[in-house]
Amino acid sequence: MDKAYIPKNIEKELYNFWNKNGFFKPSKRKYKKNFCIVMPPPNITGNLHMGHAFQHTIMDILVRYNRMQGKNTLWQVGLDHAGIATQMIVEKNILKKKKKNIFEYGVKKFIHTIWKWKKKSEKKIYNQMRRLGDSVFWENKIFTLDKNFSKSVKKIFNNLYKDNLIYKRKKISNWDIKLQTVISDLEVKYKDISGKIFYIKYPLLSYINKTQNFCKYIIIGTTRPETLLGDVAIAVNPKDVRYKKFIGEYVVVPLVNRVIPIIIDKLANIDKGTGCVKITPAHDLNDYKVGLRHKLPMINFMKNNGTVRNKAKIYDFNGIITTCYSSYIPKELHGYDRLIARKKIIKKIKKINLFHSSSKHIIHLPYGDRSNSIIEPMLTNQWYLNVGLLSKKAIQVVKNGNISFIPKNYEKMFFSWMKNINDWCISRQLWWGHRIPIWYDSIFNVYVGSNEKIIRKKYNIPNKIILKKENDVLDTWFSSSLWTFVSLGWLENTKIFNMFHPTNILVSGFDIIFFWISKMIMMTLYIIKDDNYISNIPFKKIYITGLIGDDEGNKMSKSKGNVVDPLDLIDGITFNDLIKKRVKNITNKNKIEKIFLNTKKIFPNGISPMGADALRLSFAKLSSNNRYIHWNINVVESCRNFCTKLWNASIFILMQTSKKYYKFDQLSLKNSILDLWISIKFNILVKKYKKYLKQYRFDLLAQILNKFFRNNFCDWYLELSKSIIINDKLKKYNVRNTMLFILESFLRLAHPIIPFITEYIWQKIKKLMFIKRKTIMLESIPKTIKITESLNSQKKNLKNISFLKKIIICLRKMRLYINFKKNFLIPIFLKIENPEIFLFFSKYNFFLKKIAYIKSITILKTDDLVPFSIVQSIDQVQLFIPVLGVMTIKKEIIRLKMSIKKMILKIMYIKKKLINSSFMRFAPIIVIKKQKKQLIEFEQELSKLLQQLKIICKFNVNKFY
RNA sequence: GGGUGAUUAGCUCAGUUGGUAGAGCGCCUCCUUUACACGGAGGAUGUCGGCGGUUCAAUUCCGUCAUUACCCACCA
Repeated sequence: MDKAYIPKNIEKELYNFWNKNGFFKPSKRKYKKNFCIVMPPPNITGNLHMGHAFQHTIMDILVRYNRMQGKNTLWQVGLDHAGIATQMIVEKNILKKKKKNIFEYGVKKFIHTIWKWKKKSEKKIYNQMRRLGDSVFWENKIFTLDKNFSKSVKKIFNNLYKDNLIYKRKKISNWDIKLQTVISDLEVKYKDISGKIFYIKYPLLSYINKTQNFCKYIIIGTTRPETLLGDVAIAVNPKDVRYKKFIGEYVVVPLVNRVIPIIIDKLANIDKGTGCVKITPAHDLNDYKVGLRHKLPMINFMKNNGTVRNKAKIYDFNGIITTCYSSYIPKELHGYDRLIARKKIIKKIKKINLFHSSSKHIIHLPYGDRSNSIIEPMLTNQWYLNVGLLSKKAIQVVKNGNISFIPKNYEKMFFSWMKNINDWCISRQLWWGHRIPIWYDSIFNVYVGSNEKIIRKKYNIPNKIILKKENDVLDTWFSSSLWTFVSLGWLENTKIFNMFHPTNILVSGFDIIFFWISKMIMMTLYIIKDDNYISNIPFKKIYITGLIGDDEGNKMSKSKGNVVDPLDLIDGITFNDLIKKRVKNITNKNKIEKIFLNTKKIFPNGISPMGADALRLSFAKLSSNNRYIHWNINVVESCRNFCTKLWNASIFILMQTSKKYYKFDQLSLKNSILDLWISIKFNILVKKYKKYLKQYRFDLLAQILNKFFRNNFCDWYLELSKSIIINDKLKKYNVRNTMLFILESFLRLAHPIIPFITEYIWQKIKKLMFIKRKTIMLESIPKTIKITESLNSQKKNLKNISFLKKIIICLRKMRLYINFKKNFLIPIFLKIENPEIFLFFSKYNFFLKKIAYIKSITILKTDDLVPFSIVQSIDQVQLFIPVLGVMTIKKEIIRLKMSIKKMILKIMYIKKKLINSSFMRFAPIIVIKKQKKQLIEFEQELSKLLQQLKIICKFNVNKFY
């Protein structure tokens, strides 16, 4: 092994070794148990970010663990075409490079360019996965627009259509003007913007008729005056006394002179605006509902690009064109963007004296999540999936516990959302995606099928009738919702599908529970039935991870310039390169300055290479139940340090065990006090390891592995074993056996989290242990070590070693107090009350001599005179170290007094309890016993402390004062 | 407005079937002893968000308030 741990030198090679040997492949043989995870397919829009790396780590830990448990294991990998996101990013690219928008560029060319983009992205993303160590089944990788995937999508669309679950309807929906597509509610994000509210006078019709003089109005507040072009009613609250008298009357809409009724509806809020609200069903989500309630017509005045039409389109409440109103729109508004039209309208209204006032107002504006443009609710014809029944079934399987969330509290979120779910709008006006498998003839009859040929045959349509394919594509989440079964080969009914579906666990962020997880559950329940026609679930468990933010808790985003690329953590990056990456595409100078300062603060010297193992270990450590994870480089550093420690300890063990005269022999694993101790500790580790894995507590898992290896194995076992190797020639074989054995077992325990370094070291030591198998990946998770000693003697062993540790720690402490140099050998004197401990000392004093640099140990009788010393007592032993010098003594007196004070407080606390009659009456006997025992211990301790103080003070007084 | 979580050491977070609390990082002191300074040894640090209730006992259970984060709804 190289002297220094440099992850770069080992990781890539090991990954190739695993992959080439097919270790990631599931077997086609029948196994007792199967284990499968389907990876949430990353979008092809860009690289994997920290969140991906985090989730992949969790998945790989589970996959590797289960593989090592001897299960037939599959981690399914693939990519998502990500409709809107990809189309946007490529569109932007084309605009930048070719100065053309996509309409100028052309559909065919555009699609071709996206495929090229996909190829590039795929390469990058898959490379990242390899660097992270993802043990995925590469041969089965799949893309959501692959031919087979498309076939499945079409087939499922057909089934849903046949079952009357899919319908097309004109409804109001969120329209993205920039992308010119409908988007779902979930893709709309709200922002608070300071804007204006305008108050406009709507003349009352009855008054006009009477006096020909506009002097009575109803005043309406609106932030979107242009929508008056689509007004069909004014609503007031039934409880609002101010407007009671006007109910049933009519007003005239300014500019278009449309006569519309005043109606009552609970939507009108007495406290908001003027209390009456204009109703524009074609351009407002709430008004749409009011329109349906009151069977009002819908007037659409806006084109899909957000400009004002020349003539309004008028529909009845069912969406059927009517002529109940004039389609007149003032000429001077034609063709203008709705925001410009707004200004023009205000101007004109002022002119005709119908303007009342305006005021500043904070508006909660809807924006497209992707395009970042203001969303206009619009009447459009879209395809919907009826999810009424599907959602109920999905709620059932979670309620039954067939699917469970980890952590559990996400179930509440899931239920409340699923209960209020609307029908799913599955069509999008995009080019990149699955075309909806629908054909129309010239009179808009609808035909469903997977291609035109089949449809003509099926419906017996002659060739002279022209069929036109639906232009819309399906929402990305439609194909994603089929991911678990289609990716496994549902269409072809493959062996793999039959073996591994339903999958075991889905690992995902909470941000896509509604987008994706809920839909997967619904679709799978609908499509997949077992032999008894019982619906199948897509996965048994859902592990929800937190989202990774920067160390202040902000989301990592390119525009904030706080992104950390997982590959940069693995390979390292200089400060300058990091800055370059972070300010790329950012033009605002202040922002650049800010990013620079922030980066300087957190990564003053860039990032040094950490390696994939350290990164993975850090993710495991951070994976608590928290929703937001404050990610910090320090954690990765401490994890890298752990890997280095593992590396160095292995070098030491290799040094010890690759000697010519030594041969590993597992049978001679005889338990000396030390070997027995580490075996017991190891067994505790294994038990906890399994427990935490069962609970999906990877943070605790990482913690106990670290604790065992550092605090037990390195700090005590290896250190103490040195004295055996030096001193006891008979036992050194056993010690070498044990250290090798424990190391090898530990490597297997740690492998799922830190696969590279464990494999590397394992390859080095396997020869020494005569292991012929190829890889640690396919070894088994270690079981507890069989210990022949009785439980009692195990307990005793733990006690003895902990006693030994106490003495050593105490000696070290005293040494520091006295300011002895570390390697200055000191004589110590002991007074021992307990004969058992006396025995212990005579047996194991060589440990002390080596590790605590003791020159000699003299055991005194109770009455023997003691040289001038500072004293410590541990259990039933008094420990004396002879000293000279005033300062030490003074220091020691202060320390002792402090300890005495603390001890007295502790004793008081317990005594108070024991005096309390209620406590004695009601507390369980065990608790009382425990407290009593503790009191005795504390009191003993106190008396010893007092005695020490006495001795020291005496010494102090006699000698110097 | 409806909902869900969080509040524990300077920071990031664990924990307790109720019996005065832990880790990592940071900080202080000492040590370059042949596995390891990406190390070792030792140390300091907390009215466990406030108030009230249940209980012999509350950081833990219940109520309430405060702060904070997020989810859903919301363009008068």
